[in-house]
Amino acid sequence: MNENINNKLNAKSIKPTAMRQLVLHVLAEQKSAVSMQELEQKFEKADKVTLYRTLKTFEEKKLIHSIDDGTGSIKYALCRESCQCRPEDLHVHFYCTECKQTYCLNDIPIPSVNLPVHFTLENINMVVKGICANCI
Amino acid sequence: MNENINNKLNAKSIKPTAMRQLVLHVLAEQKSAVSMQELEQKFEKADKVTLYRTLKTFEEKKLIHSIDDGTGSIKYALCRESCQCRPEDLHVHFYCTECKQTYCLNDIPIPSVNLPVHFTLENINMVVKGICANCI
DNA sequence: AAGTTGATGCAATTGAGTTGCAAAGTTGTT
DNA sequence: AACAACTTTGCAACTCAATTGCATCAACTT
Ligand SMILES: [Mn+2]
Ligand SMILES: [Mn+2]
Ligand SMILES: [Zn+2]
Ligand SMILES: [Zn+2]
Repeated sequence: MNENINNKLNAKSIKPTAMRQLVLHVLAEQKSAVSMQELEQKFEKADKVTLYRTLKTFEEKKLIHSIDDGTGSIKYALCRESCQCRPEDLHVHFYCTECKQTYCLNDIPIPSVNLPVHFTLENINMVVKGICANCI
Repeated sequence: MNENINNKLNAKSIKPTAMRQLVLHVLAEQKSAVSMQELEQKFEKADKVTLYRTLKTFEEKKLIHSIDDGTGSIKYALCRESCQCRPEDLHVHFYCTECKQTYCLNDIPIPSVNLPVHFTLENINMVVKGICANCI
């Protein structure tokens, strides 16, 4: 388990400090994306700034991706192994208005859009809101 | 011009106060979506809370829609006549990373997504980031 | 005119995110 | 081991958009 965590950190050339191991460990066991605040509460004692910078580092190194689901707080979730965070790696996200959870729909790629002429694409954010399967 | 503004307000059963007429007038002449702050600066003297509440009212009455483009400030744009803000009325939005403008791509409907079983759809937000035609 | 309702203006608060800076930890060199 | 150079962490303070409270003002109603 710890070896696995360290491997993941090393693979993305992130120095495996105690804090980073802990954060990655917690992130890995989430079923849905989490906010900084939620993450903070999962630790006995955690400074939110350290958490903030840890997440920034993880995101820069493409270990996690952030999701702006429109709720006012950014959510974070682990990237898949193969993910390079390129437009073709992007997937749809789902925000359940019942349980307030944000899910990565990893298997649903963002459909392509025909932009007007001379518009070039860098990135797409697609968040579907509704009721998830658990809340029906 | 003023009759037109009042007609639009009446059509959505919004009492046409001076403030609301002004705000709608300014909104109508925008080529791209605007934030509350940008709107505030377009008036000599405008209280941002009144503006805030005006926009809330307009949005509730479906005269305008808000766009969370991921920049940290919500943008607002007029709805089209026919718009009921139902999922089928939704369109793609485009944020230009060069000119920092957010555009309604009114003619580009949001492509449909095949959600996993038992997920029900209420709403979709799709924001494409890139470079707009003016900034190429 | 008095009463009721809704709209507006100003001050203050919220809350997520961010920055500054010093202390603590790490790594490499003499 | 001692030192310097660099990175990471923790605490306090700050930013900035959004929001709330409350008093005042305007527009109808009886
Ligand atoms: Mn995701
Ligand atoms: Mn729009
Ligand atoms: Zn749910
Ligand atoms: Zn542009």
